[in-house]
Amino acid sequence: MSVSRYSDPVNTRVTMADVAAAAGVSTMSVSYTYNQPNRVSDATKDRVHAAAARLGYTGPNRAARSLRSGKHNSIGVVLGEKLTYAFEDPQARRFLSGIADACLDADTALVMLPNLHRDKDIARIRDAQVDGYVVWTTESDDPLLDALVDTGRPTCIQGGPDHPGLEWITIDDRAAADAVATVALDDRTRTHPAIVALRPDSLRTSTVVRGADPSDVSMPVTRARLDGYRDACLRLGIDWSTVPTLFTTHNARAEGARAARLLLQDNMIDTLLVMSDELALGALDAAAAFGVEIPSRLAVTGWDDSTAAAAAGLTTVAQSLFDQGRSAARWVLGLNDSVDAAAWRVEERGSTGLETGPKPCPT
Amino acid sequence: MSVSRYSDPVNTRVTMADVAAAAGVSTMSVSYTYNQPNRVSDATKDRVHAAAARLGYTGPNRAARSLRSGKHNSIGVVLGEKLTYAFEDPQARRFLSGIADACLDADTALVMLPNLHRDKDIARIRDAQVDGYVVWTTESDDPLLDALVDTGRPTCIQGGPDHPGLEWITIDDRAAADAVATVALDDRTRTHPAIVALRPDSLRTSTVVRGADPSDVSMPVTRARLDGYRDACLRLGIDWSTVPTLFTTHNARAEGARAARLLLQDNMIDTLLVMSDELALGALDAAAAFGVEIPSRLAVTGWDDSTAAAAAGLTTVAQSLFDQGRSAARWVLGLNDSVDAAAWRVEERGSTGLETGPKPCPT
DNA sequence: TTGAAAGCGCTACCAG
DNA sequence: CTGGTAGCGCTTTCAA
Repeated sequence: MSVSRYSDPVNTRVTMADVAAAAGVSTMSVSYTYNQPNRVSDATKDRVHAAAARLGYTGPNRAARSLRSGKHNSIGVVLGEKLTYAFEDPQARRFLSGIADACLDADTALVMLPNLHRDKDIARIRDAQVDGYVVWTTESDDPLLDALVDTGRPTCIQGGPDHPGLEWITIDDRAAADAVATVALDDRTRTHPAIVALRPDSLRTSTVVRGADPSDVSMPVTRARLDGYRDACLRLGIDWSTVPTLFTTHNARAEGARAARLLLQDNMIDTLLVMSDELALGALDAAAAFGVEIPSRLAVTGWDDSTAAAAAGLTTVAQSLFDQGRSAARWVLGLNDSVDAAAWRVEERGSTGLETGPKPCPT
Repeated sequence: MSVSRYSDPVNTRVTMADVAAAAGVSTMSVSYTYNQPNRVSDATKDRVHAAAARLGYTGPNRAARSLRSGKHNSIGVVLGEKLTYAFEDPQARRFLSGIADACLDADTALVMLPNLHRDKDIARIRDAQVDGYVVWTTESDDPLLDALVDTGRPTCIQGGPDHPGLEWITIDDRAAADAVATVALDDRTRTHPAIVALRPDSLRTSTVVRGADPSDVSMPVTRARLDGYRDACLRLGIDWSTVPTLFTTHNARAEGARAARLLLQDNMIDTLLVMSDELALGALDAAAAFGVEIPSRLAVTGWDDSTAAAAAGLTTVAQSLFDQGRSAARWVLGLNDSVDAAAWRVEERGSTGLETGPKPCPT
């Protein structure tokens, strides 16, 4: 169980020049054999491969190749949190899966780059040996954005913001929020909504605001959804200044339950418009614990269309973050000329219906 | 929304030599300023920093640094599946989180390297610009292992196998399996166990075997757990040759339910020893659907001590994969001299008790 | 504490 | 189709 941490490399370093000498050709022929095989005669290729096999040469050194060519064969994924968070958040995971899928096609490595908004994070991201970046949604005023523009490398941001010089991919969050809220409020059958919002910036305690002003929110995703919920309220004649919005601290089921417990202290509330399925499922948990009937007494909407949401009968906004991740990465890798428009739809289920409630625990 | 894919770098490349010229010092003084600041006088440092700021120099080019020094400031994580799987599997995620945590401490980048067991995967992993590897458990005969030894880079494998020249970290799976099985069989109160095993190698259809021979299984984790379950059976006088083992195709709740449905066709079965919580929760689902009472009619054990397992009252083996990931990565990074021994314990809960069943749906 | 020289291993460029 | 030359940007080595 004990291995020396400083074992010397078993193979002395074999270089292209060594292979060239052994094969009796020039270094360039070896380089071409690996990089532009079409340019090289079969005879030469065979000699090179034979010599390489004999010497244990495993191909061009990547660092040297990167230095000379400026290419890295890898893509950076910037996550606006500790990586531990990225690996736990279901939506981030789907997005990452999509990126990974694109990388597999392109034989590209995937470098994870957390962005905790410290200077050193920006430096590390800027200096990373990658050919481009896919960024998980961040704030409009993130100084990282300018740093990414300066790199001159193709960059695509999921969810925005729409920063000059950078590409982005998102659904029309505002329209989708309006649509799902309209389904829940069901042409004024319900008139007292409350909103459970994703955390803005680095909020560490949850806060409730009535008549929240979306333009105060710097996370573009949260802002657009809030705008959409408000659009629906205004259109349906609901006084926005009375509508409470609770900003959560993180995207987790227990946090959603906590939020719902708080908001449901107001007995008038008949609708919860929730910005993620995780949070919404927590809200359903809390409603069940309080004996609040869904949907007759309370309607709940989520966002993401997770498996659990479908199982729980939760009305939600469906968007494929896998597709968005894949599309963003493929554009960065130059496999697509443009990022595909991201589609969405409202999945209408029991949690906003008038008859059947959601099954509380599917088996 | 349209950005040129080929925007030229805004900043013309600024080199160390440029900064040195502007500061009126040698290139080496610039290099020392960034890499060994203690060696440089404050006056020189100030001049260098001023010149760097003036020219927009952001620090040494990483590719050149890697080529010259042979160091990369990054760590490779080898996952024995498509990355999409790694991001979805709860256990793999916890392990990744631990690695990410160690990387954060060490200011090290994290490179994800899928291993689909094709030649090109081995080549990519071997050639990756990383200083060492953390490997998610793989098969004993994986050719990757020799390739990793050849790199001469520190490598630590979670769950084994124990390959000469490579470090590994794991719990004593065999002892833990023995212990949890002993709890379930409860001194011969129950006498007809069946086993739900993690998939070995690249099995694509689930198969049932009676008296399975652990030494036929190439995944060291699965083998050790099977060994442990058998140890318990032999000690308690249960005829191993009659004990069915079902090898699943993947680690998912629905697959666990499917496995349980199959195994419970034999009415004698009174115990399910399951190698993951995901699968075990599926088994509980199936039992509930059949009206099979837990634990009076059927005992179930899991593995991993997930949150869901605790909520469902599932007896399980607790091990911290986060800690294992962190410990493995810290050793690879040279922050620890040895990998910490990984601890485990049996969490005894209602699913193996004699009185209370698990709560089917916690809120 | 500072500097000059050399070259890490490779590929762009140009020539044949 | 093949090859010579030059040099990517930096750090190691040695010297002062």
